[in-house]
Amino acid sequence: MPKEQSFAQRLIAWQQAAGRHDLPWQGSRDPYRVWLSEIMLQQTQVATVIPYYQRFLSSFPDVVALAAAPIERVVEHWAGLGYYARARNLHRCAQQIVAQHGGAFPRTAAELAELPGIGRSTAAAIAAFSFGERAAILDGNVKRVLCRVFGIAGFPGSAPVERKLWQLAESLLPETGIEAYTQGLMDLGATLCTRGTPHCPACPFADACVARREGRQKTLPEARPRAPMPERNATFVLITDGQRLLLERRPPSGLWGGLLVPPEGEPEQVLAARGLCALAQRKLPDLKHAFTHFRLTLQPVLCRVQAPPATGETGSAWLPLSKAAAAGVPTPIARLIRLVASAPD
DNA sequence: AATCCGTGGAT
DNA sequence: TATCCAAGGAT
Repeated sequence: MPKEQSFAQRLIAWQQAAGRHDLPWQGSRDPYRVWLSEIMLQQTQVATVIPYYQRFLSSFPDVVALAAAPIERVVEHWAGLGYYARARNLHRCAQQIVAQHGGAFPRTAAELAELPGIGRSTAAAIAAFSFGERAAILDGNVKRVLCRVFGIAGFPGSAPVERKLWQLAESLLPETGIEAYTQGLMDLGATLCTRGTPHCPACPFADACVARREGRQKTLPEARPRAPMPERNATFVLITDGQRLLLERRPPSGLWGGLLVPPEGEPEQVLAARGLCALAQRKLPDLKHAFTHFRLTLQPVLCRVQAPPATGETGSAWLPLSKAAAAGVPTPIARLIRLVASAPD
């Protein structure tokens, strides 16, 4: 880096002139809002988060309200956003803050990082934006920017490269202006130093960037080593009495943890295990869904049964077909439910 | 330390 | 259509 101006000073100047200043969670140092936005933004793009953030905030305006809410209601607000462990950790975190910290967020990154769902990078972001602490973040944007500007080789997700990147990130921190600096790293990665075709002419590091000088923007950062994507199949039994659909809550950990889903398995066994008898049954079209590590083909079977006697079972619910898709179900299940609701029998 | 965990946008 | 991966953390 040429030394007329440090990395941090250039970045801060660029952020103030060309960065983002009007996102819904900006303009407030309220740690609750900062925290909520940071958790939602983990592995999730800004445009996807915005409507979730606004709905969530209006239902749970502060950490006390969130802590007091039932987990089922929290999961409902999260449904569709993915990585549902974030919702469970968010709720646990709120309860810990109320029970162990008197309802006030810890004010240091080190303390924040001990809370559920808050790792090193998220803790640093919350501490920087809410309390002005001089702490380094290292998210996907920062990794991409640093790998390009400084010409860091190797897959940034590997342990040795990640160690190097953390060290570099710490060494670049400014003495003052941590808020604009941290926001600048995120903004640069999200708006200029993008994955496919970075807008190098507008970049404050255009003259110094190793990747640009060597024409390596396409190969830095290095890609994750390939792993073949496994394929899985699963039969889901959509059991209806004509008006309502049977949904059951998944165990708290694992795929779709804590969400409502139709029973999975062979229709005969599924019905028998629940003391139900099919009046009619037909296969619905397969539905394909891609996860991070595998592809799933959902093979739905629609079963018509007689209206069952009401039971007060928790973890199991008969919901009106018209409302089930919005009741806290994962996205492909919501698609199935909408299909059935629009074309019954 | 490698693996698991969702979804949608971009290319 | 296929692939990558985004304001990562927990195990």
